[in-house]
Amino acid sequence: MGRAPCCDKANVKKGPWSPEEDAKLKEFMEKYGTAGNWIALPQKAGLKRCGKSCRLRWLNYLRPNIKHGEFSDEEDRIICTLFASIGSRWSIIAAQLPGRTDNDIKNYWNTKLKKKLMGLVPSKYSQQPLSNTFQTQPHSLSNLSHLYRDFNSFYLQTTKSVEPMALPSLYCNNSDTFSLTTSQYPYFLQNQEALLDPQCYNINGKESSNMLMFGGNEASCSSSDGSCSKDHVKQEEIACGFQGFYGGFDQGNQKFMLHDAFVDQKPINLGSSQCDMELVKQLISSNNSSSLVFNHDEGKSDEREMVYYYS
DNA sequence: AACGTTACCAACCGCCGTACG
DNA sequence: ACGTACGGCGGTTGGTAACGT
Repeated sequence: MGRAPCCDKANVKKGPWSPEEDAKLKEFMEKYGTAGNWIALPQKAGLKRCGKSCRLRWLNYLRPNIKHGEFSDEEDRIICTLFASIGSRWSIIAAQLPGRTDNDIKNYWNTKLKKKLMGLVPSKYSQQPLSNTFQTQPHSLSNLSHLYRDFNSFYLQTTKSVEPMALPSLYCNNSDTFSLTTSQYPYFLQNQEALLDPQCYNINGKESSNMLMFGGNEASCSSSDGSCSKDHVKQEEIACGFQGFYGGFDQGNQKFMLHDAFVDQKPINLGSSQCDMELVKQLISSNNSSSLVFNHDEGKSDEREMVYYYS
């Protein structure tokens, strides 16, 4: 036998609340509160509504200090941070935002914020132009191995994940500074301040995979329909363009390990050779007039993706 | 102007945890 | 220990306003 319904469905009104109903509920709540329980409240208040409906109307709309309207950047930041760490626990998220209801936040996330953030996903996954990717503030190259390692620790700590954060790509701004671009947009979006101040996110220094991908957006050539103007590289091989090299930081020091790279679609054996940071910088800056195209193959893990070079 | 599509959001539904008899 | 009722929560739906063709 199933549970008895909380109210007589045939005799309760559904749909939008009228101003008169709102006034009745508000007046009753201000005088008596829930008067014991929500189920009995509608009858006492003279409302032809389900108790649950009354509760929802009160909590989401009528109770004092409810905030409606645009969410601030600060509220966006809090929602993203919490969503990234605890997921869709809307009531917990709402508890951190005075005046906002879980329903409000849920709606806002589903209709606006999620889309806003999706626009920041790197083109490798979204097929959007790289100009839409999220990038950190510029950093000196020598800071970045520490930055990624520490930030990955932060990621593992807050998500309780056993997997390292997805590989960010490194973007060469000029000869001196670099930015990270990543699909872990909520984290990077929420923690721009932390990224600027390594003291903020160096939680426990837990070591983990610290691969980084070198690449810049200047050679980006993919359009939303996947077309590409670089006719000497097979179009279907190009998911997005990068200018740079693929490799990873050696654990704990300033060396950079170069991995697979291709020249004119032929492999050049850079595999796991150790490079000084200065050499990497020179390699990137010396290729400003050329292009390196990053080949994203759905069937491969990030670790096996290739870099194409052509002039 | 008419129609179709998309975006938004209030409200509903059903499940789950817990209090209580 | 068990059954029942209630409150709370997150997912989903449906109405409608806004926008595009």
